[in-house]
Amino acid sequence: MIRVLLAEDQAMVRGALAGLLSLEPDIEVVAQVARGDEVLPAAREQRPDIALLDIEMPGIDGLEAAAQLTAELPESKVLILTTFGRPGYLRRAMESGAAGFLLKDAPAEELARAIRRAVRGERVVDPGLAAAALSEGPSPLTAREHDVLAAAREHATVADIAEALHLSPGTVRNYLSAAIGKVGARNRVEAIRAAEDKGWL
Amino acid sequence: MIRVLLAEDQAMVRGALAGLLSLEPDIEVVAQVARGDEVLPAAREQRPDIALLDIEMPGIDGLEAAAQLTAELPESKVLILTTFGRPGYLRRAMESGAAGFLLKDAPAEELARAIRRAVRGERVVDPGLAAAALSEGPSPLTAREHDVLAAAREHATVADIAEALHLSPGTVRNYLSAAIGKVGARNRVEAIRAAEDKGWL
DNA sequence: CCGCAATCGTGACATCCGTCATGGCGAACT
DNA sequence: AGTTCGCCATGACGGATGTCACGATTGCGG
Repeated sequence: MIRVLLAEDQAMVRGALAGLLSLEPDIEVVAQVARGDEVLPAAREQRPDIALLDIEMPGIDGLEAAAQLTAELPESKVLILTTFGRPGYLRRAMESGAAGFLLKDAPAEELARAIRRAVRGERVVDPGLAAAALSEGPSPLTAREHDVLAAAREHATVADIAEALHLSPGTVRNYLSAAIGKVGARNRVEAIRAAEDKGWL
Repeated sequence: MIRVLLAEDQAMVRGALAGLLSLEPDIEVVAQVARGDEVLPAAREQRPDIALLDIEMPGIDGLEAAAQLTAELPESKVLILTTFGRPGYLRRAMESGAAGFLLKDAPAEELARAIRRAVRGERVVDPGLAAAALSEGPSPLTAREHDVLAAAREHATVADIAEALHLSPGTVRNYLSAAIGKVGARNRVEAIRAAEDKGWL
């Protein structure tokens, strides 16, 4: 019997996935959580064979949760299940020690199959995505450039970003300029898009 | 037996929802589609009692599909199922003749209940969302202001927007300025965010 | 110890963006 | 016929943004 921990913030799809899995004779959902920071505590208690993690979640995201899990409970496999097939997500997932990476676009029957393969120790990754992920190196952004670009997502104006990060407006503009140059954009907005796409954010 | 049409672009959650619904003794999923523009053809063929529509779909979105459906097959109810509880979505859904509006954040058991109530002719709406939707009027944007703001989502610079819409850059800036003023933003980005939030986009 | 890169800042410059005034055009309404 | 409104455009202004040069400080590896 394969014991599964399910982490997904939307209750409806979490419930639906749980229902789907419980139809499989060899699979049992032993824990369901809605937030990234609930993954580790639940895993400590239940010791699942595999954790099925969404990426977009409140608290911490699924990739961080995956890193925590593989660090503390290496015997539990991790399967990332996400909406977005961004190459950067895949790269970060693999760096976090995930055993597999599955898109919500994949057919539903794929899920149980992927779980069984991951538990058996195989790696489950879409070949096309893997190629795309390898074709982009790691992020060229420094830590601070990353922070500033990330803050630019939330705050509309330079002054706002500067205040949020306790920096001078001039410094913010410098970092932004550097980031824009590095990702090859003409613009703050373009830079954010591009960086998100490549998983650098 | 309640006959359901299911429209949702992500195969995994579509399959999971179908599985969930097929567990109910009085519910039967008679059609599944992945695109908004497949809704009407499938409905013509199957004449479902109710259509369960996601909003974010390729082709046309779920709200437009709902409008088409209620216009041509008024005996089929429509239940919108979506990730985002934006008041504007709800308002547009109601204007499209939808019988209900359900969030993917709601618990899974809620789904079957909502379907049964909608088929019975009741309206199914979260009270808090309804209040929020009523508190905002319809969009204050003119058709052209709307277009320009929408184009600003995709294109990073004014010149790009102008070219995409075959307008003069100056005109684009005028419309943008008007839109920014009307939604009460300080910024193009803020304006886009705000307009999306209120469902004006 | 030295070089190098990251962090944070200033000042200057060119460009982009948001705002406003203004005008012509057509459609709709009074 | 006159008014109002949306659409499209131009020109001008100030402020925001992106770029560049430059410097001070810190920490790290050779």
